[in-house]
Amino acid sequence: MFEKEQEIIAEKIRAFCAEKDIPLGELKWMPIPFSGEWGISTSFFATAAAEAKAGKSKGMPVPVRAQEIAEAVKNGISVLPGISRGEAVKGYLNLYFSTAEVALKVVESALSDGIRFGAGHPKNERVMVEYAQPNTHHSFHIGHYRNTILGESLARIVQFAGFETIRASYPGDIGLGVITVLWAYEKFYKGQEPADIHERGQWLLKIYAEATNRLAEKENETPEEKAQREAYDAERREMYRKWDAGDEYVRKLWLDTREWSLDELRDILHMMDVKIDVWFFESEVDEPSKKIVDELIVRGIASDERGNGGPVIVKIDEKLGLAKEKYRVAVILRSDGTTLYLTKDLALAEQKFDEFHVDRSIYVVDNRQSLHFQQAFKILELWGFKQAEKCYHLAYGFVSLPEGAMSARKGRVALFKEVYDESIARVLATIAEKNPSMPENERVGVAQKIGMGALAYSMLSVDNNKDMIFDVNEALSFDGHTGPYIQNAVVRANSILKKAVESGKWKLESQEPATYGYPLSTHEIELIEQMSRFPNVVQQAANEYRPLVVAAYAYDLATAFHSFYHAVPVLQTDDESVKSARLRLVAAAKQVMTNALYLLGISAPDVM
RNA sequence: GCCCUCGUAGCUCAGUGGAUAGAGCGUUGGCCUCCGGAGCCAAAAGCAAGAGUUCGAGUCUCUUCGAGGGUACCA
Repeated sequence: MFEKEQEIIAEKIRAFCAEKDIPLGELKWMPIPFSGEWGISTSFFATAAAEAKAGKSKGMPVPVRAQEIAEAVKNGISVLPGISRGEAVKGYLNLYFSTAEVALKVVESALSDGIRFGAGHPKNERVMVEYAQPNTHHSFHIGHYRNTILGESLARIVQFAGFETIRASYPGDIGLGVITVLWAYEKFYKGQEPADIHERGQWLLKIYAEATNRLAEKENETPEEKAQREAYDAERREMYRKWDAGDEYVRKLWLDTREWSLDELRDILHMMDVKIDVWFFESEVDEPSKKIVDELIVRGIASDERGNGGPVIVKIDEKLGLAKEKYRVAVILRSDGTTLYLTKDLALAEQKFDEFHVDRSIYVVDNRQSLHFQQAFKILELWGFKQAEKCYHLAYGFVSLPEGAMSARKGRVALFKEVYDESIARVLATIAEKNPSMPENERVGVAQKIGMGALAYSMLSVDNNKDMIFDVNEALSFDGHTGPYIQNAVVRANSILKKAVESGKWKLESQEPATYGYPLSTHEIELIEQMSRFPNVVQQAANEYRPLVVAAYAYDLATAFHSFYHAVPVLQTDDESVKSARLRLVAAAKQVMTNALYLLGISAPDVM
């Protein structure tokens, strides 16, 4: 928030150093730690080291010389805008803000910018974020949830930072897994589907698990069992062939059952407040991707080995002249001429850039597919697709359970809907215990916000590249480093403001900006300091594609608020001008916390 | 074999090359007839090992050890 001031000060320092013939290095600004006060700091170690290298140090140790420079600069620059005093400590130049001025600026801009406080300037760049890619004919589990909340949070952050943002979903609606469900449904369960959207989605998953067991080779199987299994498999492959040939019956069966999965997916996205702009389906890039393969063969980039019963491959390492294996050999068309996941991603990339004119394309996909994307992007590059360098795979660690990896076949899956229902139940129990006066008709709405807040925060407060073990009891904890902790800070702020309004003497909109000339407590300074960080936090998170940065910040901000709340009286203050200033601070803090939570896909209720 | 992640407190995780490595859970102790105790204040406890680069390394490079994932027709 203080870029202008920093730049003016930096300019003064540069002028001073130029005059004194000091080879000033880059000026990096940091907050001052341990001060209890408030300001910015920069060090002169790099400058002192540069002098030493140039032989100008006269044998003086770098830290000592850095301190000498810091003192010289401190004495050499006179009055600075918004700075009350300066000091030179251990090679650092610390500049302390005039608290009244900065407090006013931070609080008033948070109040006047409102839900836009912290937003970045337009970047004139269009970014597509692809996430929410569950396979159809399968139910949405907690791993899909991590993907979706990560992608949604990233999309919100990038958009808020100033990029035009397109949200894309890419469900896997075809492949052997899908056909397996289709086959089993048709053969054993036709017409038996439950009516409820979620029950029906989960029912498809049960069919899938059962079918894969039927088709799996067992130990010590009898000749009859073996024959049965092979007959089943032949039926399944025949169904895949018919799908590929456009058989009307199979296609209709496929579309009907696919719709059941999409019904469930859309409902979950609605629960998460996710609005997808563009839907891509694997089945729709199937044909276009075959054309790309043809072109790659013609251009000599791919080798067609179908003549010898082999597939179409790209020897990526060989094409790049790499001695060590890195990108390896990629199969881009099966020997029977059908496409693979990789094939379809080539066509999808082309579509994203050519049809939607995006400048950058981010793929939120788990890290087990890192090689897949390295191969896809390299093949695009070999093909001459310039935007290949604008494709970025945002890998995240996969989610497993305390009992081990999730497995539909073993029936070991944490379904999103079940976790969601459990979260509602737990919040309702907590409300009954802690806030029994809450009217019954408000409880479910509040429980949804708190339950989802806990779940979202538990996912986003772990860095995306880390694998994660999903423990329901930890994810649905409401104490400590959690979403509800932050939501509770908003609720407390809201409670103060509501009481102020109810007193009839105060109204946010009709108040003049307050003055902060009274001695601010360290809690107020810390809170305002945290609020002022928000715009930079947004930019950092967007640049690094890391919602975690916002998640960590939101917690720090809430902690500052809770401490303030506990230690500093607001409504109990006798001095009317101090009370007014603190009420505006509370309103501003509530706004910043709300904005930060929004970027995490979390909304805060007024009461909880 | 090769490639990619990762290793920080008993557990789960933060930590722009910069000053005294921070949280939560758990453990222990405190919180006044005071705006909501889903809270606040405090205590104990830690960078896998070794070299290197640097004025300065949890952070960058290399080696070793350990964990997970990937590695030609699944997605």
